[in-house]
Amino acid sequence: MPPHTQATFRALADPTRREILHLLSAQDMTIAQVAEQFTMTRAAVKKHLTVLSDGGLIEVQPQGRERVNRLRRDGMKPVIDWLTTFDIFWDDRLAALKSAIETYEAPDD
Amino acid sequence: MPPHTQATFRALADPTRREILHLLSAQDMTIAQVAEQFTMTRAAVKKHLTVLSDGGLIEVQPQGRERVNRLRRDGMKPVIDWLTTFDIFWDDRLAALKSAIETYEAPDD
DNA sequence: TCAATATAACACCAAATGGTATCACAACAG
DNA sequence: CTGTTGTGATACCATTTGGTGTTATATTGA
Repeated sequence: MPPHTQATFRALADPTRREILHLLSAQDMTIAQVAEQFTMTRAAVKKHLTVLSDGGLIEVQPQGRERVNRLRRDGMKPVIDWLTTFDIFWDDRLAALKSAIETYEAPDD
Repeated sequence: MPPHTQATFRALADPTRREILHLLSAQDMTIAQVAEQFTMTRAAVKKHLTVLSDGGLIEVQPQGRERVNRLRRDGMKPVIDWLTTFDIFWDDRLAALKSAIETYEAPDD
């Protein structure tokens, strides 16, 4: 359904990127702050952030000379959507989950 | 939590492999049957199936001289598990979903 | 044995990953 | 205003990984 399902799956395929998402789930961070948590360079981290952004999983907010990276709450919806297409083995409890997520949507961003 | 979370995410990152999973959700298939649906060679398909197997998403059942590939119902559980670690933005409706899925488990394989 | 199928072993090309510069720009001190 | 500094962006390069094909080698049923 979403146009960037592939980009989302691709973004999640890398363990570093999944870890970055966890970091961002705790708080918004600049590139430098994210890079501090890894042994990689800022440039390398920046590339991961770009992939995450392409996958709709984060958004970037310019703030002075910094750019704050923020987790997009509904960025993983494409994944959930895809998972729920397996209605054969995902029984109706999962269907309930899907509708719960769809009810969710973005709060008041 | 599952040891092969990375393998599962990696397996899902490729669109061909996701399509294969959809095919297998309709019915069990041999490599040849899967390969019919694509323009790739059997060998190429086989490699995708190996990746899917590594990710715990399918299982292979020898049947005579053929090997039937079958979707593993709970193979995507690592993904769900990972998604539900984001309890900050996945509110308690998702938590309910998680417990529902955990209640699920394999029926009577 | 023969035919069909599955698997293994290579090779090739594209893409992903990460490093090192380097550049642009905003913030700030003087 | 001017120069310095920190931050992010970008370009280039090397290495690795992934996807696919081709070919060769089992394995199995008849």
